Order: sequence, then C-alpha cells, then structure tokens
Amino acid sequence: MERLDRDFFRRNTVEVAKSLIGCVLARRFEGGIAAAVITETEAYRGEDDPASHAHRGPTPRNRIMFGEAGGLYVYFSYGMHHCMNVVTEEEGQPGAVLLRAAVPVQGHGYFRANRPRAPEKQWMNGPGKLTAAFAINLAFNGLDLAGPKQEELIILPGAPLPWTATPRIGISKGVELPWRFLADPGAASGLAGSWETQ
DNA sequence: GCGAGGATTAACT
DNA sequence: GTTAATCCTCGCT
Repeated sequence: MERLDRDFFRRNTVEVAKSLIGCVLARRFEGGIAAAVITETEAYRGEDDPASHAHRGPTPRNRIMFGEAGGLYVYFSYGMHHCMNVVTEEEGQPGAVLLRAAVPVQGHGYFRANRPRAPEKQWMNGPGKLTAAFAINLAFNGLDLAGPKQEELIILPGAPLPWTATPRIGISKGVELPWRFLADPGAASGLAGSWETQ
C-alpha cells in the first residue's frame, strides 16, 4: 500500500486533521513493523491560532511547521513527554496536525515493549503516550513522512471513520475553536477492541 | 543569563 | 480531584 503523499498534507490544516482520522501510522522497528489507526487529532495553524506554537512567528523550535508539508514536527513538553505533529499547508505557511491517539493494529509486541507499565487500552490514548509507544523523540524532528526514500515512519490511507469535532485540549488560548477531531468510539472499537481517551 | 510556563502523564489522597 | 515529575524553549533583562 502506498503512503499518503505530499499533496495530501499540502492542504488546509483543519481538513488534513479530519482526513487523518482512520489513517494508519506505521513505524519500522528493527525486525518488523508496528502500525496503529489514528483516532484523534488536533489542528494547529499560524497567526490566526493563538494556541499554536507558530502564532508568534518562526523560532528555532517551530521552524518545521513553516516548512514543507509532510514533515514531522516533534517537540518536548512538560519535561517528560514528546508530541508529534504532521506539517501541513504550502511551504512558508505554518500549520501542523497533532497526533493525539491511535489504536494498535499490528506489531503489538513492539508497543508493549515501549509501554511496559501500561495496559493495552492505554498504550497510545494520549499524545505523550502515542510518541512513547512509537519510540518517537526529538531525533525524528524534521523527518519527511511524504518522502519516498525514508521507511522509518509513514502514514498509510485507511478506511474513513465517522468523527466528532470538539474544542482542543490542554491549551489556554484559542479554546473556542472546534479543531479537535476524534473517531466515533463505536467505529474505532471495531478495529482492535475497546479503547478510551482520557 | 534568568525565569516562567507548557498541545501531559501517572500516581497520589 | 490534586499534584509532582522534569527540561526545553522563548522572551526579556
């Protein structure tokens, strides 16, 4: 199956965030592949979005958000967690979709190894947990998910899932924008058993 | 150079 | 429901 290409990501950030629900995040580990269906995303844009890291213009940290669509923007937060985003919009226009949660569908052993203390249902039901399960860290910042060369981390198209839009979580500004998208629990549960989001 | 705060999580009471 | 953990980034001096 072919990965999502740059044209998929080079669109309005909110549209990409919706479209990613149901798509499959796939990671190549030594010896095999692990994959999970994306069930929760949030859209972050630029000047019009006070909650976005890109709101006040480019900095060394957020420069990836201003780059080519399909890039991976990883940042470190609260002294202990990483969060991963996919860059959207035309180059020069900031935008990224935060991947917040997913349901494992392949390579459970890898996820279990990366989340040794958590039960399966809580392996990746939050942004920090998702990056932990996929072993994503700052070394992945700037990785080109749409690049035909790299095989470490890609996103594959999946069956579209019904979703709901809600306000974003954990932010103090821009709280009124309904830019969080989460798969309908019923639809997601058919993929790999029940799941829940905190 | 310094200080504040953060797109969170897990372990408490 | 409350809070500690923990460190990078940014903005200001």
